[in-house]
Amino acid sequence: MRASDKAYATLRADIVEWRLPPGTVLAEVELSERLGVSRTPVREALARLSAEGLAAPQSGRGVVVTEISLDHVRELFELRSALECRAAELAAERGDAATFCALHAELAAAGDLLTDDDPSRHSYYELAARLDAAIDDAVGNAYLAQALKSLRVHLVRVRRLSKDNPARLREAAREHATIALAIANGNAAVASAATTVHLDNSLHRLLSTSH
Amino acid sequence: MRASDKAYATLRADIVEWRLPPGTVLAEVELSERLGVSRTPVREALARLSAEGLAAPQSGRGVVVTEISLDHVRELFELRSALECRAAELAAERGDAATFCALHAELAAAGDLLTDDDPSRHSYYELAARLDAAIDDAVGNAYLAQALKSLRVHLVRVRRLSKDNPARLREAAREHATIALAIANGNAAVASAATTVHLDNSLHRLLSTSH
DNA sequence: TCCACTTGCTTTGTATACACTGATGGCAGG
DNA sequence: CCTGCCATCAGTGTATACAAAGCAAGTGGA
Repeated sequence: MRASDKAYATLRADIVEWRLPPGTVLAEVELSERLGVSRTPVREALARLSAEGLAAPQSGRGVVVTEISLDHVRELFELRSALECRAAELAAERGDAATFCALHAELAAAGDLLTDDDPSRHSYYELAARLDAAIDDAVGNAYLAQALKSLRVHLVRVRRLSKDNPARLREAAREHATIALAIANGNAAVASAATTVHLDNSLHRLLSTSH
Repeated sequence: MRASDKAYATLRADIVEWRLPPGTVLAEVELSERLGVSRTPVREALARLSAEGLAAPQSGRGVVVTEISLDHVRELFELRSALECRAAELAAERGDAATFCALHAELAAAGDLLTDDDPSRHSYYELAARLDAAIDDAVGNAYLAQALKSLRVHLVRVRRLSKDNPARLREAAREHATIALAIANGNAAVASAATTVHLDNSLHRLLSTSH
């Protein structure tokens, strides 16, 4: 792996995991020393982070980690709704019924995943990511997939804003199951509507439990 | 202006204007000589172009200008539809009626702009860009605006695929006027529907007149 | 005491040298 | 004649040195 990739991956993880909180100054020399690479790959990593919107150059002080307020979350979910609703519609029109039937079954049984003591909820988030991937694949649109991918970076970061309790996640799993079923049935209108409902619930969950 | 900005602006313009056609190899040393800067700012410019999707790194050969086929155009318009329909809805809910009334009047009279001999149709495209900017402003969503901005780069590039005759542009202007009116009236459903119609027509225009 | 100028330092922006990787062409062996 | 290996090389990846710009602090004068 290239040094610039390593620097990028490290910094990106540090930002989305809130180890580097918003406002942190990302100085090139300091980072190059801490990461054990020279300034050149660090610069490349910072440029990529700036392009993604995780960091932003500030006059004179170098680049800093971008803020993420509740207003940002609302804006983020507005974009998310536009993209995911359309993606769900297109997946319903083009997707393979068997694939989404299987995902529906898994999601319907996801309550079990959340009873055992997995503090990071890894198994649930992995399943949700599989549904996202299946939708992306069914849609078969590289530009839409790219837009969703760059959006999800920010969503992972937002996730750390709120504490997710098991009851909420079970509710979310049921909503995901509804979406998967609508896609399996080839019903675009329902898929879009279910996505709208899910995102609205998710946003309110987030806003009510964040500090 | 920084050397890297200059290199980026030059290369980006060269790509969207088709002076650098798809498949062109963007070698760092050759570009640094041609643009009169060193390899470092050229690398930065190439990284930005790759992030935008105008170029893509290819194993061994460096980065090349990305292809743009009719299938890509269809995918692009799918994403465009998702973003612009939602943007039109939100603008209808939040926008200032007077602003869009004025734009509607200008667009309704845009037929006159297209009768005089402006071969590049600059005045019309400038007006359409003003409508886009007004919508972005009314929506007030930085993430949605960013997504639309990165989309429009590709759309400008696609525009060169087809030859735009005055009759088509007058038709497009009427469609734009309809959208502006719906937003001015605060009618989100109509704004979204008019956008859908406009984009469908635009896509078919493009596909039928391209070589 | 306050304002302005200067000086020095910190930090980024650019250039260049070197190392390493992947591709390509030729040559030898089968 | 075909195939596989090796050498060469083009080109990127990284490091470091140097230049320029911005900011802050300190000092001098009013």
